[in-house]
Amino acid sequence: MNTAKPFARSPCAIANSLDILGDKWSLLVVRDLLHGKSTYGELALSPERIPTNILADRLERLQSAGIVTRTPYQQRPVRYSYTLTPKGSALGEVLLAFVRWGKQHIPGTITLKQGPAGGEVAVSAANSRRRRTKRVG
Amino acid sequence: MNTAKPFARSPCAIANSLDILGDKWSLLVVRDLLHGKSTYGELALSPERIPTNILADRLERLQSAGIVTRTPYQQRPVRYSYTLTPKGSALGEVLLAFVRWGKQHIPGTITLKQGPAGGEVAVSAANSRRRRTKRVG
DNA sequence: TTTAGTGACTTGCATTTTGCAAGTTTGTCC
DNA sequence: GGACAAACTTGCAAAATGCAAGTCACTAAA
Repeated sequence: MNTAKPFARSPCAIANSLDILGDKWSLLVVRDLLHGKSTYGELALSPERIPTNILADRLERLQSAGIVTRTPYQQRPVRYSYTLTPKGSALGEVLLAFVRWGKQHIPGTITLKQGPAGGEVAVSAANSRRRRTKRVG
Repeated sequence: MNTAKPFARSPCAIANSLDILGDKWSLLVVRDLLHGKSTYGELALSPERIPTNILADRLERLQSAGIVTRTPYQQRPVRYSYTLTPKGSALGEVLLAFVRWGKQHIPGTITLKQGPAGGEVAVSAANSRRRRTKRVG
C-alpha cells in the first residue's frame, strides 16, 4: 500500500528542482562550494553577503536535500566543513547555464571566481566564445 | 564621479540572474511559454496551479526584465497574448539544465510537455542538439 | 431586458520567508 | 581573567506567498 512519494506541485523535473533551489540564495551557496569554499565563515563572506540566519537555513535545507554534506574538520571547538555531494556538484551544469545566460543578457555581469578568502576576481565577460565547456569553479 | 551601484548584490552573472528568476514560479511561467502557451488563462492552468495574483505579478516582472512581451490579440474586450523575447527564449538552456539535473537526481520526476489546453504529456529526453552538448554525468 | 458566463486580472488577509542586528556558545591565546 | 573568533541563534520588522473572493468588460442565452 505504499503510495508513491507525492510531489509538492507536479512531477515536472523543473518544478521539483525549483522546490529545492528556487530562491535567491541556494544556488549562490552551491556556487561558492564549487569555488572551493567550505566553512560557514567563508560562505558568509561571499560578495552578496548572505545573512547568517539564511545561510544556516540554506545549509540545512541543502543537506536534507542531499546536495551538501557536513563533516567536522576539528574538535574542540567543533568546526564543520561543508562540501557538495555528487548530486550537488552536478548543479555545475545549471550554474553554467545561468552564467551563460546572464553574461549574454544582463549587461555588465561577469563570471566571478573567488578564492576561499572571499577576494573577487573578475573573469572576462566579453569573451563570448563558446567552444569547450567552461568551468564554473 | 559615478558612485551609482549598478547591481543589487554583486556583478556575478548568477546572482543577477537569480535576482530576476530566483523564485519558485518565474521559470515555470517561462517553461509554459516555451511550450506554446500564450494567454493568462492557459498559464493559470499549469499543473502546478500558480495563484493568479502571483501569475499577474510574475508576468509584469518578466516584462520589465525584457523576458516577456504582451500584445493584444483582440479588442473589445482587450485580450493579451504573452510571448517570450529572444532573451526569454534563451532561458531554454537553463530549463534544459534543470530538467537534466532533476530527472537524474530527483526520483520520479519527468519532462512535462503541455499542450495549450493544459494536458500533460511525459516526454523522454532532451532533443536539443544545436551545438556540442555537454554531458550530464 | 435581465441573467449567466468568461477571460483577465485585483483585492483582502493570513501565513511564511527574508533581512538586519544583536546575542550566545564553545573554545583559544595572552 | 579578558580579548578574540567561528559558528550559529534569536528577535523582530518588512516583504513575499497563497488562498479565496471580487471586479470589469464584454458575449450570449432566456
